[in-house]
Amino acid sequence: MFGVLTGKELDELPVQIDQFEFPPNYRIYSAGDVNEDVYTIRDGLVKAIARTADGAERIVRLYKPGDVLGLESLLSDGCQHTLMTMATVSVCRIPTRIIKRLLVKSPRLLEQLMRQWQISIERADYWLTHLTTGIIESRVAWLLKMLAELTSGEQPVVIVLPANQEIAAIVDATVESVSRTIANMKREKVLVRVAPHTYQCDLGKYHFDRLQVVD
Amino acid sequence: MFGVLTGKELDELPVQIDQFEFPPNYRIYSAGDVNEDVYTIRDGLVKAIARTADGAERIVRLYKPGDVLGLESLLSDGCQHTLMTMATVSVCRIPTRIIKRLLVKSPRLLEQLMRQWQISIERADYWLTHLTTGIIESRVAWLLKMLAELTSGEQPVVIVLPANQEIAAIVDATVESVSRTIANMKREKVLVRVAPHTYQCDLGKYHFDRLQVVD
DNA sequence: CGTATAATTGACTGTAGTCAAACGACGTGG
DNA sequence: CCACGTCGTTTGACTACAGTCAATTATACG
Repeated sequence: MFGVLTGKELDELPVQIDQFEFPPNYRIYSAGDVNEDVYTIRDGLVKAIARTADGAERIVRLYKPGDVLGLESLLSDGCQHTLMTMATVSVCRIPTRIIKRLLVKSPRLLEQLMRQWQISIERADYWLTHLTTGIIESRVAWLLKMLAELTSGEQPVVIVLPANQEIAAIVDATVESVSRTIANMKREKVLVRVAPHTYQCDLGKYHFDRLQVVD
Repeated sequence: MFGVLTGKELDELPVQIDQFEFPPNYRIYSAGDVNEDVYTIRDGLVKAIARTADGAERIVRLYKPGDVLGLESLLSDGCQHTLMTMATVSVCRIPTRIIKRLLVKSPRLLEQLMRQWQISIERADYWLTHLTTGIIESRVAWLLKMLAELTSGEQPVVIVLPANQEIAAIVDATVESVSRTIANMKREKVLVRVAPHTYQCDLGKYHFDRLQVVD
């Protein structure tokens, strides 16, 4: 994200940024917390958790390398949802006040930041139209596709499969339904285990590029 | 939104802004269009439409008075979804280039804009956790609650009921299921017709404030 | 007042939720 | 190294909510 800054703007950055790792299943912050930092993800996945009216947990967004966490702290409101790592996550931390200061000086950083917000929105729409619509098998397939896209095009595609409970919280289903779906995919060799939690994934049988009706 | 500008900043605004109305069911712009303007809604509702993989239409967001439309044009990307009015909608139009120019001068406008983006994200999460989860009756009830909140607290609450097809596109259900639900609510006097498309709405029997389990 | 469009209702089907039990993987401590 | 316990996964039987298809009735608008 800070690639867009000029040399002079970068001068004051290095001392302020530190880089470190969160352990797996670490709660970065909880809904309601006031957060003082912004993070950019270098490696790993982070899930954003919200609660439904009946108290169930629902995963509403996934952040991946390159994404920015905690932008809402620029508005000094409380955080909207809980952020939790899904594996070991390597991040850069930048204090909010640094961003605020740089923001008025660098229009390019501003654009970059607006773009991040925009990405969040687009991803929310994607989530809504692909991961909460249709039969469960198709929702799970879309999720697998999302996970597969993180592997930057290597063949064969190998993904780290989240726990059934997490998948269920993403596609809005019960653990049992997810289990049946995933078990089926294993039988059909869509998923082939290569290591604990790690599967080779061949989504060939799913046709994501189905014809889109246009007006 | 422009209430935050100082007098000097406002000076160049008036000649650039014009105010007018869109007719009901008017397509403000379509997915893929490049849009040159930003709109603030003064009155009426605007729906954002996306398409699912099987070509069905899905309403992914509602914009209400005070909201800003077309912020993605600040990034000069194509628009993500189709925007369509739900009734007569009164708007202010501001050319994107004016916003861009003002943005570097007014930190308060910047904050206002970031807040708008943040609001969109929060609303996406709300949509996900309330309008796509649980049985259809509860989703519809949440939608009615949303619509009721637009009426700024007058009692009794009177809302303009969207067509079943629109409700279906919001809560991810079929027209028939929505019809059954709405028909039931009419029988139970949750909805009482007072004019065409207009109903008095008493959501007393629904308990939105159900206990939220906290960690 | 008549017609097009939307809403309602019925009968049937199918997907996924619920409840319950068995199985498996993994880590701990003996 | 093995036994045990915990947790996650799988599977079965049953139920219920919502989808599908089709016919009928109501509503809005010219």
